[in-house]
Amino acid sequence: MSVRKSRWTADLGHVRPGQQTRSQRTQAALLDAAEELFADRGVDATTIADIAERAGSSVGSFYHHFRDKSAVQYALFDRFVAEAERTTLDAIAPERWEGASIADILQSYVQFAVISDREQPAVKRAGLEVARTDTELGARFDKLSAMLDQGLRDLLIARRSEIGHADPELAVTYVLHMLAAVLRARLQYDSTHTRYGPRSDDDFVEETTRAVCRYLDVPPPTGPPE
Amino acid sequence: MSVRKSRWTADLGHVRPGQQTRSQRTQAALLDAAEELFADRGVDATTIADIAERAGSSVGSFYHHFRDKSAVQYALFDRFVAEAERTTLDAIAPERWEGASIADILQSYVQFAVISDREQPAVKRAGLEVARTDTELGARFDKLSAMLDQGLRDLLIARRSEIGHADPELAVTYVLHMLAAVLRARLQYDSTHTRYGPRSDDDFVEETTRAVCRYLDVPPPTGPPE
DNA sequence: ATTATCTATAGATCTATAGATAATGC
DNA sequence: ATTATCTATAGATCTATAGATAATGC
Repeated sequence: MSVRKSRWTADLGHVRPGQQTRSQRTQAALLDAAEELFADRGVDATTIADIAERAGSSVGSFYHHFRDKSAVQYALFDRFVAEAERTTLDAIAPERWEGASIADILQSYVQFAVISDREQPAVKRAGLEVARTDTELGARFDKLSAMLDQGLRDLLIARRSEIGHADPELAVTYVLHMLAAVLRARLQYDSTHTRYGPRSDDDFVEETTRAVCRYLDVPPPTGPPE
Repeated sequence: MSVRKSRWTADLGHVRPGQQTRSQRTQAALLDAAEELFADRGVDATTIADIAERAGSSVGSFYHHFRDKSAVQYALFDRFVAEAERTTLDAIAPERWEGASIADILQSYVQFAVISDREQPAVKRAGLEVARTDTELGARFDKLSAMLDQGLRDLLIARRSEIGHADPELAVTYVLHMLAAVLRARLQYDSTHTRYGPRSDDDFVEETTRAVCRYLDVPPPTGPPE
């Protein structure tokens, strides 16, 4: 007995698999348009007509590709999570960090996060915006965060003897919380209002690294960021 | 020549000044209901009917008091900003901190922020939620942030000789950014998903204080938080 | 022949008002 | 007499579909 397949690939995403080249182009255009609009105005303030118009498509075509607005959210999230998982798994691979000190690891991480935010700000902001509203996507986002969190945690804990803090586990927990917070704040503030953080990215990376190193009481990174 | 007054007090708030005791009760109930709903589901997902129902009132009555949904946002923001300005001005008064070290000031600030978040989480979260969507309210929120920022900055800069950092101004800027970020993150994470920050408020206050003190290279607070 | 796209629009949802009824306090 | 409240509903907005037309590739 075979389960009857609906016209939609998976039941969660509700995205129609395109069978023509033209179809895939349109679908990609719709996704890109939605991503930008979600990041700019938020999901609720974006109508299907907005998305279709910006993509140079039509409402009817939108519904040919996606079951409804939430289907685009899921699809966007898929793109986002897939990419993020790949880079995260790569980044936290222990082999990658043999011989590296805590300071080296943290500096590289902050630097990487800042650079990727600069390159594709809409992607991550749309991700955050979308995860904020939907419970299920929020859970998925949490899972991704947990993976990154655990990976970094392992890297740091493996070097616990370097740490000058009475409770190294707590210290590592705090560092991870702090990094997530300041990186997120910088991404969001930047997009909306002018704020009062360090103006240049270089200053931000340097001071963030300094802050966590001093907190953990580990020596600063050997060299400046490459 | 006198300007013709509309039935609405100010043109921005669009709130009708109640003239009966009953009226003021209803208006307060509507505000409270809106505050909770905004904090929970967000502004867009909240309908006028939702607000009226939770307040034990009616749609018609809502429109008797407020011109539209944005009027409630402005009114809520007024309550929020008025309260926040008072406590902020009080908190950053230089007289208050004579003889206090940098560590004392920062510890008290973090502690105060955490406690007030615990007491009225809906207030601040609704404030953040509302400021996020509306440009004008965002600007007003920024002004409040700037006041707090400047006040704390002055307090810290006045003690710059304590600071062990090559660029004390930059260091203070970073500390303020960091505090805003970690406090906000804790407030928001707490409300949504379980996260990976320090579990207890006491740990959070202690580690945050430790982090900024070590970063600035100033001695830790003299005593534990009262 | 099949798949993709478009225009037009029905249906659902929410906002905001009109008009009738009830409560207040001078 | 004035102010506040309620119910019912018109009007606006957005979602999602139907049905007709155009493009694709076997």
